[in-house]
Amino acid sequence: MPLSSGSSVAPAGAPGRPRPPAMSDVAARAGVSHQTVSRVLNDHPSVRPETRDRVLAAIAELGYRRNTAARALVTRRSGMIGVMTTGSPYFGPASTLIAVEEAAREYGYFVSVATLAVFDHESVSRAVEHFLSQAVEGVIVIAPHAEVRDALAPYVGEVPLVTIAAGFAEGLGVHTMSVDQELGARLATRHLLDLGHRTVTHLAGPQDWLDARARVEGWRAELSEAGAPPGELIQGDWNADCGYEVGQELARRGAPTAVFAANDQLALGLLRAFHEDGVAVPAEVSVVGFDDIMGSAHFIPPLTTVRQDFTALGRRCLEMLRSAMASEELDHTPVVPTLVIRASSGPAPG
Amino acid sequence: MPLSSGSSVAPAGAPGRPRPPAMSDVAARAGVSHQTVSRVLNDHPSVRPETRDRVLAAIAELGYRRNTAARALVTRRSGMIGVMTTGSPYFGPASTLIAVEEAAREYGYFVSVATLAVFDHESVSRAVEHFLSQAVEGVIVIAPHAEVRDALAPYVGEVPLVTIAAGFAEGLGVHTMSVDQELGARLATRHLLDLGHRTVTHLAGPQDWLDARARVEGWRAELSEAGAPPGELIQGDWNADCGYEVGQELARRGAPTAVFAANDQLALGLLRAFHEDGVAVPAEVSVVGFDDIMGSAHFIPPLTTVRQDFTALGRRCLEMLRSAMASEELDHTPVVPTLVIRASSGPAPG
DNA sequence: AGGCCCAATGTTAGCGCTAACATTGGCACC
DNA sequence: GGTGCCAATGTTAGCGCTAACATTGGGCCT
Repeated sequence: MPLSSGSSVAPAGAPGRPRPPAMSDVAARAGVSHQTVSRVLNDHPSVRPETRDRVLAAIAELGYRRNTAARALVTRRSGMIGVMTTGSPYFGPASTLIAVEEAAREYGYFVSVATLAVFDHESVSRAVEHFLSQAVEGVIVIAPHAEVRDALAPYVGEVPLVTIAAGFAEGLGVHTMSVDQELGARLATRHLLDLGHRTVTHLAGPQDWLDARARVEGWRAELSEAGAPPGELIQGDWNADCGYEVGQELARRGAPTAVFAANDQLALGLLRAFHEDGVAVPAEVSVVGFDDIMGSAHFIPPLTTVRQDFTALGRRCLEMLRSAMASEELDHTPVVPTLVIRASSGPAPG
Repeated sequence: MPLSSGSSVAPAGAPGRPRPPAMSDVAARAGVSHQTVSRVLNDHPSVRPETRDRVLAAIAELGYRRNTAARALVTRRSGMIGVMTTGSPYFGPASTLIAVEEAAREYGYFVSVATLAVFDHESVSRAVEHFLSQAVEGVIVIAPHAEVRDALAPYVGEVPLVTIAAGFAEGLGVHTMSVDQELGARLATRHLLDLGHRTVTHLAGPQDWLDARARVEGWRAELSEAGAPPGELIQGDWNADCGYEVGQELARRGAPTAVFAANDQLALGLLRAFHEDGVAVPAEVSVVGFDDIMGSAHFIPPLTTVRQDFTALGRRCLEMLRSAMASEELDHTPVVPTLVIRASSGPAPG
C-alpha cells in the first residue's frame, strides 16, 4: 500500500521545498495577466512580440515551469501514452521500447511504462488499469503474445490501443503492427532451399507467442509452395538452453541438413551442440536464426539470420497510435524484415 | 453556488468520448458527499463500513476512476518517477529498467522513461527537463557514464536523483548505486591468477563509461596486490566487433594466456577470433567476460563471466530513491557480483 | 439531566491552469 | 468625426480533487 494513514502535516508535497512559481507569479513579474502568460506559452497568435519577450524573460528569471497537472485537469489531455512491455530483457521488446519512446518524445508525449512479469489476463488488466488510472491517451503493447492480445479486447473503445502482433488480431478490434514474421520465415526458408537443401527443419518458439506462430506459418507455406517435402517441426522456447538440447538430440539421431531456428538464442544453442558433437556448420548442417541480436555476427560460425528493424517497428507503432487517437485511417502494413547472410548457412552437403 | 449542471459544452479533450464520471457523480449515486467518496478512496478511518460499501458499489457501477491530474494538482504529488536510460538495447540497462519499474509499481509509483541517444550534456539536460516538466518526484538514471553523471550535477537539489555509477560520484552530491564493478573485476582477475596465469590482459570498455573505468581499477588492483606483473591494457568499446579485431591482433602476435574482457560481447568477439586463428580456449588462452548476458552459457566454449544482479540493482535504486525523497539516510552499499565459472577459463598452459 | 467528546459526515476554499467572454484602444472607412 | 472592427489584453468561471474546518448526533460520564 502506497498510502498509509500516517500523520501528514504539511500540505504534503516535496518536504522542505517551497511552492514553485505559478503562472500568476510570472504574470506579476511581467506586468501582465496570467492569461497572457498562458497565451505566450501556448503560442497564441495575438500577443505583441514585445509583451511575449517580457513574459519569456520573467519565465526565465523565475525558473517557471508550467504545472502539468493543472493543465491536464482543464484540457482533459494528459499528454501521456502508456507502453506495456515484457518483463524480460529480450532484445526485440527492449529495442522497440526505445524506438517508441524516442518517437513519442519527438511528438511531445510522455511515456509511461509497465512491464509484464507474466502474460495472464489479470496481469494485463492490471497494467491497463494502471495506465487508465494515469489517464494515458493511448497504449502501445509490446508483447506479441496470444493471451496478452486477448486480454486487451475489453479495453478496445476505452482507450486507443496498438499492439504488436503478427497477423490474426483484426477480428478483435485491436490495432496491430508488426514486422512481417511470416515473410521473415519465408526468407529464411527460401534461402536454405535455394542453397539446395531438400527441406528445412524448424525449431519453433513457444506457440503462445504470436511471432513464433507466424514463423511456423511462413516456414510451412514456403516449403509447401516450393514443392519441398514438409520439414520437421520441433517445439522450443526462446532460450539457448533449449537450442542446445535440441541440437544434441539432432546430432545424436543424425542431423537434418538445414535448421531454421525461431530466434538467434535458439540458433546459438544449436551451434554449440553441433560444434561439440562434431557436426560441421555449415558443411553438414546449415543454421539460420531470427532477430539479428547483438553478437550474432560473431557466433561460431557467424549466424545467417533474419533482421527485424525494431526501430522502424517502434516508430510505426507510435504513428499508428497517433492515427488511432485522431480517429484516422490506420496503415497496418507490416515492417519488412531482411535476410542477413553470414557463414552459418551453406550449400547442402553431397 | 451549486455545482454546475452537466449542461456545459465539452471543452476539447478526447473527441467523441463523453466526460467520465467524477467524484460528485459517485457521491450522488451513493447518496453521500463527494468528500466521503474521497475518504473511502483514501482509506480514511472514520467511514462507516456500510457507507464505504455503498460508495464502492457506486464506484463499480459507474466505472469511476479517480482523476490523477486533479489529485496531483491539489496534493502537489504526481506519483511519478522518471527513469532515464541508454538509447541502446544493452542487456544491463534493459534489465535494470525492468526491475526499477516493477519495484516502483509495487510502491504505487508511475514510471516515465526517457532514453538517451547520446550522452552529451545537452541531451541529459533535455531529458531531466522533460521529467521536471512532468513534475516527477524523483529521477533514476541508468547510464553509468561520466558525462551523464556530470551533467546531472546542476539538478541536485532540484529533484531527488539516484544514478547508477561505479564509485567516484559522491563529491558531486549525486546519489549513486551500482553493482560493485571493482569487486567484479577483482573476482575475474583473481580467478585467472588462481588458475596459475602469471598475469592477465584486460580488454577494457570505453573509458567514458564509469563501469569500464572501475573494472580497469579492479583488475589493476588485484594484479598488483597479488604481486603479479602488470598486465596489458587494451582499449575497446562494448561491441563484439571490437573483441574480434583485438582477438585477431592478439592471435597474430602471440596471445597472452589470460584475457579479462570488460563485457561478454567483447569476450564473444575474442572467442571467435581465437577459434578462427586456431588458438585453443582455454588450453592456450583463458577468457573471462562480464555481465552474464543471455546466451553466454552457450558460447563456444561456454563463457566464464561475472554476473551482475540487475534485478537487485534496480530494486536498490528504487529504494534509494525513496529514501532520498523522504530525506532519509541513504545506504550506498553496492550490489555484490558473482563469478560464474564455465569452460572458457582453465589452468595456465605449460 | 446536562454537558462533553468524538465518530461520521458535510461544506467551503482553493490547487494552477485554460476557455470563453469582456474590455480596451487604435485605425481604417465612409 | 462617428462607426465599426479587430488586435491585444483582462476578467471570470470552472476542471476534479483534497485539506481544513463546520456540523451533526449518539453514547457516556458525572
